[in-house]
Amino acid sequence: MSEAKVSRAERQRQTRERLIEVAEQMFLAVGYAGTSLDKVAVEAGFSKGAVYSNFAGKEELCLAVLDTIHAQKIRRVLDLFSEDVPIESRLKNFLEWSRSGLGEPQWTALEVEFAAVARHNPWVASELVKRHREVRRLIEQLISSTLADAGLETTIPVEQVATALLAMGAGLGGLRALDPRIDMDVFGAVLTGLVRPISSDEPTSSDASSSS
Amino acid sequence: MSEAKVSRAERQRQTRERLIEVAEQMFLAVGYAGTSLDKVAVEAGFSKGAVYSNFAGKEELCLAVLDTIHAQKIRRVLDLFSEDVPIESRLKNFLEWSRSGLGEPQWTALEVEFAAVARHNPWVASELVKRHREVRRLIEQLISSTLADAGLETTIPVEQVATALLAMGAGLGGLRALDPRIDMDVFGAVLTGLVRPISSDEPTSSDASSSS
DNA sequence: GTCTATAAATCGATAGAC
DNA sequence: GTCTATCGATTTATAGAC
Repeated sequence: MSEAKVSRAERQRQTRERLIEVAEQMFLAVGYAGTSLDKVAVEAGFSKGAVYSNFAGKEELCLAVLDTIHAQKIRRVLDLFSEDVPIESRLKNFLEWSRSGLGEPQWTALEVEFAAVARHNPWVASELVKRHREVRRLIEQLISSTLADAGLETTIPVEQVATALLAMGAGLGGLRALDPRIDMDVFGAVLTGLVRPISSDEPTSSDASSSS
Repeated sequence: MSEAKVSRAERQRQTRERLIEVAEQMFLAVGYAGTSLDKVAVEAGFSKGAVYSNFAGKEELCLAVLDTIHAQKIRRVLDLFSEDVPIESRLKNFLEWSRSGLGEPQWTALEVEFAAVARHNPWVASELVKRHREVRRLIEQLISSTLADAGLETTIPVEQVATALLAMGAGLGGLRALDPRIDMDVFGAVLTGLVRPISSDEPTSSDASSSS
């Protein structure tokens, strides 16, 4: 009985999942404009009608694809900053992962290409903005808490560091999509360069204007 | 006689220039995919045939548009770092300009969208890479020479600073194309955060491994 | 909910007249 | 070199059968 009952809602959930899965591969491989809904449907073993039964259109499908990717990335980042990991290793592991897994060129390229498309659809644009702000806040929290635990501080406000990392991640990925020789270590180098040990002489009340 | 003679090559040069001019407006306004060659031609006062008489196709037209924009940007930057400007003001003026004029969202959005398109055309991709490398080298030279003159140095290799600024400029512009509330001061803040006064005690021969 | 068939529109690119 | 006319190919989206 249980196997027969899942044939109702579960069946469609699988269809939707399969479509997203195939769409993700194609969007990443040939970009947003280069992907047609018909090919996605056929490759997934369905027809175009199935796509329109599960998504309002191409933009909503891509939005769903990006959501699954975002969920994966966020899960990975949260793992890297998990309490199971020694405090000293968290930042190091994250930077190592950022070299390859974070700013995958294909993903970043899709992200920015779709952002360009979304400019003409206010609803999609607002959805993207919502997601970007959430991600930025997450980065912000992870940075500030991790640095504090490690006895470090940023040389500029942490909000700006978060924005900088987000922008640089997108930019580096976009550049590398064209030029494989891009130095991805820049991401970690900049973050490292914006960090310093907490100086205990700064907040000591008296002298505030020492250098320059 | 002089006015009649320019009717040969000069006439076509004006056509080409006018097409680029209109194409630039449209590409920036509605993006690469959203711009049709027919509309460009009509808006410029010609027909589509004129476009194909002057450009090999849509991609070459966009490449020409990007080249004129790049030329403008580079000219502006060189002015900002000109010898006519006091050394202390150069970086400050550049950072002020970077807040608005450097990473215009429309331009950046076009740049990244076209980069996504160029992934499928090896020749266009190589042309873009060529341009990016030139720009990166220019940034690199300007930073290193300007900082040296001002008694400053970067906390990470200047090559990485140049790559970071290029990537962050693209990323920030792309983000702002969607979200106008993006803090563009981040660009200057990061650059400032990666700079420090030249420390005369570092290169003093003896101790090389002090911290961590 | 999925499929088939088709509508409807667009656009890049080309050929030939002038 | 520019214009007119058109090809050809694609794609999004919809309507109706099952």
